[in-house]
Amino acid sequence: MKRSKIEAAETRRRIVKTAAAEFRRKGINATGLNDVMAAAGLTHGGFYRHFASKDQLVAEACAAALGSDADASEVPACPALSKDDLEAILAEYLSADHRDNPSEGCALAGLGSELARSDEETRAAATDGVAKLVDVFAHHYGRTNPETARARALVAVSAMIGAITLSRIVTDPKLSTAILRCARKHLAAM
Amino acid sequence: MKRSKIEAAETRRRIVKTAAAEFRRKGINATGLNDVMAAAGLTHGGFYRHFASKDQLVAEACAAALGSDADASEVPACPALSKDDLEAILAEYLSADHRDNPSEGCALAGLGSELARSDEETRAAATDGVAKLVDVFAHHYGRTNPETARARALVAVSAMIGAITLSRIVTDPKLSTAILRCARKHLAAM
DNA sequence: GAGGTAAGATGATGATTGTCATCTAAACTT
DNA sequence: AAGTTTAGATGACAATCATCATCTTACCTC
Repeated sequence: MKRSKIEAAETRRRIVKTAAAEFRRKGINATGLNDVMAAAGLTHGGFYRHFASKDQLVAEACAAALGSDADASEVPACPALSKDDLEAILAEYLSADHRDNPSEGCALAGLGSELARSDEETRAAATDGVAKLVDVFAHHYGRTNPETARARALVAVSAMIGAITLSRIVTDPKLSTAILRCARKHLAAM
Repeated sequence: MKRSKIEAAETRRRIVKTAAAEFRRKGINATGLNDVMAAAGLTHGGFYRHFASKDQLVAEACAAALGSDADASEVPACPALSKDDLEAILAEYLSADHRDNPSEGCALAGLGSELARSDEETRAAATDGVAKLVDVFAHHYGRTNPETARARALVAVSAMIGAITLSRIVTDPKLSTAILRCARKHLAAM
């Protein structure tokens, strides 16, 4: 049953958004197109009416999840990008809540090692997300000269992504929270 | 054709070692048992003579890759564990060489987001690897009291894993090396 | 309003997956 | 030395995968 152009565009957006969440929740490779379409309330058949391949969906979903797409109505992927206080950003990013809800969290942390093996287009979208995050932190660390501010921002982003990833891997709950707490304190005082 | 017990044990070890490299190179989910066995010079049939499931192989391969198994003859997974100088460890871990050769590198960086979704046994093996790494750095940062040394070690390990992961994702070569260089400098001066 | 077009459902494709059954020949056991 | 055990090869299994063909029914164009 054909839908109107407006509905079709809405459907397409919904598929991307759903894919972005599913990929972060179960991983890119472990998530089939079936899963994505079903989670979007559709059957698998219509997929290729919207996308040329799974890789294209992956790239668009990553762009959407990292907020590097043109559409501003998407969920801000790396949370707290809009907040203005450094400690508030750190507290939200390095929280147990973010750790325990990957599907709504930062795609760089949720898909890190899988993104490293993705195609050029997907990694380019991820690079945009990294640059955006680094800019936010460079601005916050910019009390001294811009060079050291940028250097600190790179370290901060690395530590944040590593800390969330590690906190999700580790089986010891105390170690998991310690990783987040130590990163939070260190990066706030940096 | 049956092999001797010694040969069979050697075969088993070779499968684990090969799997550890293949998983780090292509990802856990994207690597089939076929691939592992073929890379080990075997056919797929004999696999279940050695392991109960793929999950078991994953857990053992991660343990082997992180050096948390009993067998000391394995490759030290997080490189430079034996070296004694902090800057040397950082230089090796945060090198372009490590970035470009995931199959021989740190499994926490190479499989990070996939490990976060693995079963309890695999994550327990990974936790051992994390603890080992943290201990090394806590020792190196232990100029002050042991509490802050441990806190710094947690931050250092987080930043290292995040930095290598990011440097593999990013498509801009200059940004990639900048991430590694900044992490190296910052952690050496911490 | 008639005809073309296309969104999405249904169903099939071949490839790949993890797992198991069977076979064979060589190593163990006694 | 005879008999049992088993490492590993061959082959099959159902399930899942990405992708494509076809069909229907509604929208869009004229």
